[in-house]
Amino acid sequence: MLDPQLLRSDLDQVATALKKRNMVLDVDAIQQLEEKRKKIQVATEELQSLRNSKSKEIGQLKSRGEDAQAIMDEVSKIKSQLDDSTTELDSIQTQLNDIVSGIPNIPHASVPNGTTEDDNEEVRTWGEARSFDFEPKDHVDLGEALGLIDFETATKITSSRFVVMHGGIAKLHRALIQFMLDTHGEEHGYAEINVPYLVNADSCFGTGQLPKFEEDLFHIKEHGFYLIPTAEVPVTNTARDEILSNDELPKKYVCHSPCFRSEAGSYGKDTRGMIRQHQFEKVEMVQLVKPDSSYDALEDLTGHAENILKKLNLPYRVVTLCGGDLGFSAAKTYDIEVWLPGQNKYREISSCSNFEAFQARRMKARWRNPETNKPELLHTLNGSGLAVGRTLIAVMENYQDKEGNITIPEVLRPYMNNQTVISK
RNA sequence: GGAGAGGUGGCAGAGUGGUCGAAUGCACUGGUCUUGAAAACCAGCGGUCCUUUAUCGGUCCCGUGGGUUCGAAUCCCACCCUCUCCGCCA
Repeated sequence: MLDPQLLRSDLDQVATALKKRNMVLDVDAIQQLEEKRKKIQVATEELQSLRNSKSKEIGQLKSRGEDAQAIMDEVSKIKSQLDDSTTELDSIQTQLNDIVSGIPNIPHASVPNGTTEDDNEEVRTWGEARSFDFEPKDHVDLGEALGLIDFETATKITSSRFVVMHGGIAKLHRALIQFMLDTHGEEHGYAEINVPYLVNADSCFGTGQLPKFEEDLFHIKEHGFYLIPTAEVPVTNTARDEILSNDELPKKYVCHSPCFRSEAGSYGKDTRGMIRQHQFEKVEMVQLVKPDSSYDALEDLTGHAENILKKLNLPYRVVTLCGGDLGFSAAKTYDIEVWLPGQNKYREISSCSNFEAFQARRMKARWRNPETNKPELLHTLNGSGLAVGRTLIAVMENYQDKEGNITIPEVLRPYMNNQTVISK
C-alpha cells in the first residue's frame, strides 16, 4: 500500500512514477473521492464530537437529578444525521481503500524502463557455461533415464505439474535444502525459522497476494486458509501488528518451505519438467530493516543468493527487472538466472526484492525510532536463496556426463554421505 | 468434536450503563537527592485516523464484527482466539 498522505499531496507524481510500470492511474476518480472523503469525514467527526459532549451533559444532569429530556431529544436528532453521515463515509472509504490497496508499489528510481522481461537490464554475469563434447540432455531426460524422476506417477496421484523423485535425486534435493539453510545461517547471519504452510487472509493481504491475486493461490475455502505461495508470506507476517525495538533490527530470517501456486494463466507455459510446478520447495531469506538501510540490504541479500550458486559452481547472471516486469509489491527486484545447458539459456532461480514500506504499511509492521520515539514503518525484503527444484535441475544439467550420470557438487557431498555421483 | 473458564494498555491487574482511553502495581524515560549507584520522592509514559505549516483540537480503539441506548470496556447476538478436562490422533 502506498502512503495515503502521498496520494493526497502529490497524486500526479505518483501517477507519473507508475507509468514506469505501464500503469495508468485514474487520477480524477481518486481526487473526486478524496474530496468527498475529506468533507464527509470532517462532518462526521464533528457530529460525533457533538454527540459525545451532549451525552456527557445528559449524564451530568441526571446525576444531579435534573430533567434531561430536551437534550436527549436533541441528541436523537444528531444521531440520525450521524447515521447517514457514517454510512456515506464508510462507503467512500471502502471505495478509496479498494482503489488504494490495488495500486502497486512505486518503482525505485534505478529501475529501468520497459514492458517485458526482454527489457530487463543485465547487471553482471558469473562463471562460464560449460562446453560439452556431447549433446547435453535436459533434466527430464536425465532424470527419467536414471529412473529417479517420475512425472507420470505424480500425475496419477494428483495431476500435472507435480513430480515424484526417488533415491539419489530425492537425496540431492534434500541436500540442497540443508546446504542452503546452513550457508545462510552460518555464513550470512540469518536465523532459521519454521512456519505454517497455511495462512489466513490477513497474512496474504499483508504481503500483497490479496486481494488482487487470489487466483494464483490455492484456497481452502472450508477453513478460510490459503496454501503459501512462498515462505515470504508467513515469515514477513511475523512482524504484522508489531512494533519492533531498535536493537532487534535488522531481523534476518531464513526459511525452508514448500510453495504452492495455482499457476493460473500459465497454461501451456513450461509444461515440460520441473520448471513450473504447483508444488515446489524453496529456501527463502527475509529481512526486516530500518528504512535508511534497505537498499544496502537488497545488495547484501542478492549477494547471499549468488553465493549459493558460486559455491555450487553454477554459472548465472543477475538482471534488474524493468518497470513492466516488476511484481506488484516490489520497488526494486533483482532476478538471478542460472545457466541451464538443457535449455541453452538462463532461467530464473531467485528473485530478490525490496518492498520498502509497501508491505509494512499493509501489515502495520513498525519499529520504534529512538530519535523520534515514535513507531515508524519498517522496510521489508526477501529473496529466494534459492528455489530448490530449479537448483536441482541446474545441478543435474550442469553436472551431467556423457553416460547420463550426475556428479555431485563437492559442497553437497557432506550432506550425502560423501557420495560423489548419481548413476543408474 | 464435547463440556467449562476466560480474552482490558509493554506486563500484571481493577473496572457490570454516564466526565473511563481506562485505577493501581511493575517495567520504562526524565528530574531531585547521592562522590557514583541503589533506595526514596516528583514528573512523564499506548495506538489510529482527521484537521492544521505546526501547535491546539477532534475521532476511533478494552479479542473481532454487528446490535440495543441520548450514552457501552460494562447489556444482547455472532464469530475468532487462549486455557482446563474429555474424546480422537502424528
